[in-house]
Amino acid sequence: MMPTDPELHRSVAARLADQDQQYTTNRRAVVEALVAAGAPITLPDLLAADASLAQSSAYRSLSVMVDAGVVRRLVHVGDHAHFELAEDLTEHHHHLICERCGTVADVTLPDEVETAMDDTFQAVADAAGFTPVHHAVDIYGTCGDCRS
Amino acid sequence: MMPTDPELHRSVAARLADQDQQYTTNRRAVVEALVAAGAPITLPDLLAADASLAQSSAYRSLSVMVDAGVVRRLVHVGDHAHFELAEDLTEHHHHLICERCGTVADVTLPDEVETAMDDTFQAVADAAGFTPVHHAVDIYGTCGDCRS
DNA sequence: GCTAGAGTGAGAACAGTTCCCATGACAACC
DNA sequence: GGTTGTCATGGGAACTGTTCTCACTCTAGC
Repeated sequence: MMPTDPELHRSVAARLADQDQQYTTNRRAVVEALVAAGAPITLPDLLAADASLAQSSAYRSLSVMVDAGVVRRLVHVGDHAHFELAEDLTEHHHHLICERCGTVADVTLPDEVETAMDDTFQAVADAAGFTPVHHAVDIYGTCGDCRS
Repeated sequence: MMPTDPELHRSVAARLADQDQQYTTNRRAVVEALVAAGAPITLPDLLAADASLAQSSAYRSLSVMVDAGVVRRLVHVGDHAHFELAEDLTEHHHHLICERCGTVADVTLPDEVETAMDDTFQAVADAAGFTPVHHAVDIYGTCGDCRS
């Protein structure tokens, strides 16, 4: 499921091209940083991970890539948004969110649970006249680091 | 499950009292507006629903009540936070979020699905060294109003 | 009634994010 | 190979949702 790196970059470039956008050095650097992080990160984390990134450009690159379906923006806890690569570039997953430190970690669920949830969500959404597109499961609690 | 109104207000008053906070007229007005809304609403909606509320006081009252466990603050889509009564004052539910207009609606899932999810979440969190406290399921898509 | 303490509300302050615009880089064309 | 057009870049200003400040008001307890 997880594409190899060259394949990832090709996919990203293709999606940007669909929107008449180029896969520039700056945007590639942002994608590299997201890959390296391995979990959703905030903009300050992104800047810290690659000191060559400028704040305004990082925000803009992320915005362009969110529009192109390459990056997903998460807003869980008040202060900063978190950014991660789109699910179909990695794999379907959910989030463990530490209420103490705000860190977000990825987690995957067994296929049969995902299937059951999909069916249920479709049914309840139908009943409400709602057309579901995707879902997010957020598990809030305390991470190992904060508990100790 | 859903307490009658007098009971709701007694519960709210009790939780505020636990934090050495009073259940003032202003705070009661905020709770009334949340009850009347029947779904998570933004602060501008809250002010529109009760013109006597001042912005700064509404924010403060909400903040106090979030701390007291009376109100829950949701952050889904970029712009405004949504506020709703805490789940244990109403009932366990999840959210249908319209990506077009940002409206949030409540939805409940069958008990057996909730149970299955609880078990699964506990298991995957354990495996990650994470202590789960509660979970949120957000179903994103298009609401009936926006589709037509 | 009087006093102490908490709550209120208008506006200032703050912070995350977006916008503006001069600069820089790259590509196509002459 | 130089020129020109186009688009990305990045520093800083602007914007906006939220929080803070502080003088005023209200209530509770005496």
